[in-house]
Amino acid sequence: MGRQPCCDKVGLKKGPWTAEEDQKLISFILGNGQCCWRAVPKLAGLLRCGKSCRLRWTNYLRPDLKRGLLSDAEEKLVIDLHAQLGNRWSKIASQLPGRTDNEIKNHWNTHIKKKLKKMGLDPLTHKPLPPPPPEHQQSPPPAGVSPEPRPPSPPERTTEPPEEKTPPAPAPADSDLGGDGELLLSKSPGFCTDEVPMIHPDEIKIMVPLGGDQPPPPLPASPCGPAAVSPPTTSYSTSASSSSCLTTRDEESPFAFMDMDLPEFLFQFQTGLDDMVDARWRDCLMQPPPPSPPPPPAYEDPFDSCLFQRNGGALFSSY
DNA sequence: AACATGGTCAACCGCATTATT
DNA sequence: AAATAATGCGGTTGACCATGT
Repeated sequence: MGRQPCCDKVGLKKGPWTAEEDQKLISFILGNGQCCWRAVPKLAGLLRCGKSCRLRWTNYLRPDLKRGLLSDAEEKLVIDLHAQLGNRWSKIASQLPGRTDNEIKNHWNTHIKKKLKKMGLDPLTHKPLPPPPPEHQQSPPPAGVSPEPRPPSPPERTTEPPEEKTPPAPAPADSDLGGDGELLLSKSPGFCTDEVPMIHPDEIKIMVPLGGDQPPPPLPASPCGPAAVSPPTTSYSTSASSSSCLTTRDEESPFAFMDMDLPEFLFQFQTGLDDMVDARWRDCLMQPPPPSPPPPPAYEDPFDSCLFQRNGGALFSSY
């Protein structure tokens, strides 16, 4: 009946990825592009399942990933989109270039949920939370009647209307958003995080600091040389921001939209939003910020500021 | 200084969906 | 049309880290 789990083979490694594994995966994708993930581990010499490789790449190693906390604008966008889409993180992520569904999901669960609750909003429905009922008379709603109309897309996938999976298609994507809440999602140039366009090795080489003349921070040389990787076609500047890194690419780049100004992009979403949520959120943002920890270091460079930190500097040190 | 607690996030799991045979 | 394989997606877990006591 059910098919075998992809990772049940003995000998397959699980858990956190090591810098060496990262490097193997990167080297492989740089050399071969993205192709059938099932075959990647074998071909790349990794004791991982293809799924794990795909996840690692899409959520962490992809060169076009932004890093760091979501900006206020991004956060607001996530909230607005969540009000429209529900827990369809992939769809939401597709509207935030450089962000992954996993990242947004985590951010939602750890930050935004709390913020909404503090604002008196139900993170599920985006409607005002009912006042705390007196404990003694908590009458459950009649069976079959939900107390609050759920947002268009409840988490239950089984109840979801069939959904189109091809955002770029001219067909009215996200047609389930039609009506007043009609968003312009389908007009946005985003792509689902896991629907990463097949990247040709040459394309990646432009973005990844391969064998750069100056790897970001001074770090010990990696035990794995760049031998398996084609020589760089473009030198990499450590001062390049993530966007400028990407702007080295031509207009037809699948990542060209990364240059889009987010506020401008946001403007498209102003209509059809839940006004109340919108206003509340704006109020929240406009209020003098409570004493909060300083923002994290800017992530001008996705490689030096983040990957190096998280991987102890080993990952790209040889590129 | 040592321990406890809570927050964060990378990674896994399992089901759904789509593609292929 | 059915079976199987491959991939996508969202929920959940657990290790790590920061902060508080």
